[in-house]
Amino acid sequence: MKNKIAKLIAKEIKLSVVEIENLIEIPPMFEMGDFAFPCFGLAKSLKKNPLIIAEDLVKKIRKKLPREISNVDFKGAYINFFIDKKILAEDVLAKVKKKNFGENNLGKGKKIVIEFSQPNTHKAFHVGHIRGTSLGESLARIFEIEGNKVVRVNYSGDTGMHIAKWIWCYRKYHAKEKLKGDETWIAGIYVDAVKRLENNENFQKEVDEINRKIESKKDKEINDLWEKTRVASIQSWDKIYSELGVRFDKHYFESEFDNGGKKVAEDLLKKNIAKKDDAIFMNLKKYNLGVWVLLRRDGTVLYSAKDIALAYKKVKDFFADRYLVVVGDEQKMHFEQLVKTLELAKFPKSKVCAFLTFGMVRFPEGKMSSRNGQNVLYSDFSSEVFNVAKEGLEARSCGGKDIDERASKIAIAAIKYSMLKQDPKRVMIFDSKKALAFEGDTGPYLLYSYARASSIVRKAKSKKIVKIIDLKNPEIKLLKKIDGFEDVVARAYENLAPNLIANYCFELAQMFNEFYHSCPVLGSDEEGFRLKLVDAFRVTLGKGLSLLGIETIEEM
RNA sequence: GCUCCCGUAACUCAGUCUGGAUAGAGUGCCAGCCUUCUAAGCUGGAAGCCGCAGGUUCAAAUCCUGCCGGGAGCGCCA
Repeated sequence: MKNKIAKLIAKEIKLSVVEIENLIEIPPMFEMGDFAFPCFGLAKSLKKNPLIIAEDLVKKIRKKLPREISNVDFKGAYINFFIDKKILAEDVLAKVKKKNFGENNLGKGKKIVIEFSQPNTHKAFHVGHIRGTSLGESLARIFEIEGNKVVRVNYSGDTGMHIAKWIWCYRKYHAKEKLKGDETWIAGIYVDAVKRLENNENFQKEVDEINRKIESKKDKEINDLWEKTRVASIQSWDKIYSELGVRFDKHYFESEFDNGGKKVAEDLLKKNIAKKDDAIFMNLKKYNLGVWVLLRRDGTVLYSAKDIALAYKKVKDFFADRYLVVVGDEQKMHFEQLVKTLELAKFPKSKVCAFLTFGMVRFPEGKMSSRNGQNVLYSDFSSEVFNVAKEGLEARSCGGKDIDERASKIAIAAIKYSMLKQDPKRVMIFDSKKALAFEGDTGPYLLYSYARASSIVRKAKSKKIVKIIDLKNPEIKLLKKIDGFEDVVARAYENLAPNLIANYCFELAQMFNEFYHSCPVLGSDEEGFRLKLVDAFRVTLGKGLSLLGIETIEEM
């Protein structure tokens, strides 16, 4: 539509169709029209008042209107175009019906490896992980709808000091407790370890001893305990990922990269890319990236070197066109150092390795911390949200056999939507009270809107003739919003921004609810058309939500 | 000290990439709407030096510079 308007204008002025298309905007008020072209920019070259230019152009254009455009007018220096709403309605309904609705094929034939979530064993899976996981999964789905072949990859720290602390504390104070694949329990031991270590320096020596034993793998009992607790941690994630609707094609662990990381570091040193004083490091000061240490002075390997090894491994396992890592903001510099090092090492895929950082999740009062247990664990949070959802259903007498299943989907929608609606790079304030509210700009509101639409479609008895008599404003607004779906998907794809889709879904649902209140469907003269419109809304919202990794329900 | 991110209504955020018409939502607050398709809904209202100061421009929340405030990071944690 925009293109047609641009062509129309191009006949009258010197700008190209593409230039005009970029200038065309959507008027702020409904009554002003559907598209607008500002004439300010023409004032200089034409040496005329832009208001006069607008008036003149309208006179010329008015004579040549194509059938899609019902009227053209000017207001100030703006030329406003009114499109034919019946044609718009027909176009939108036809478009939504197509299987490939929403797809722009921007990633056709390309393969992309996306790494996200990255919880550590022996530690909490907290709301920060929920943000990263929701974000990664949503991006993966956006890549998929645009035609990419997507490989989802996870990477977990299963070695290092935090694990030594955990094992130390377990053996010393919790040995009688049975090992459990329970996130809350596992995180609790770690918090206890930190607390006990705070007041006693001798304890740290015991921990160091255990750390050496873990690394050397010579102590059978420690090995055994490490292996078992590691597995327990990993198992605790199965439940989380299945609830969140995420599955990974490959899960890498840090312990796999001890040797590879060492080798990579030594190799870089041999090639004179890395340097050595007491440690082996990359000097990246030239690039304003400081110094990046790869191996400690005692020769043990750091996560920097392991990340390089991981990059090679990913390419070996999955030869792709693009590699993306989704990580917390605090690791930004680390990944800049990684990408620069890969480039200097002539890593073949360095140019297509990128990372996306997301902001921390904080309490209104300040920072969260896994060390002292001042954070919100996934399992605690999700069961709390689940209970609120279930109570809500019961209060509205929406009981029934599958109440738990519906409550669970509502809870997940609430959690994921709240994580995705905000710009990823911004710090997120996590207010537990607000997280449990289901009204307004929330996941449950979206599911509710969807369920309402489904209910209408379900209740429709016989097929009525689709006849567009006269379109009311709420109908037009809804149609235009649906019409904009694929543009939003494209923008979300290009900017790695699921929040754009989340915001779109909310606005879409708002428009549907306005329509719902002012335009009766069943039994009305326009039943045929309105049913189609309701269904088009359902399809669009359903697709949008699925791009966010949110499942819909047919009934609340 | 240096680098990066943020600062928009009481609170949480859109809008900033790509400058345009009267700066928008949600929550909370006030006033209405359930004998009609699900009230987790809808309608209306109050509420803004868009952090501050300059600059560019016909036009700045949006671009540039400086400052202030908050957050994150900056050599052997991940």
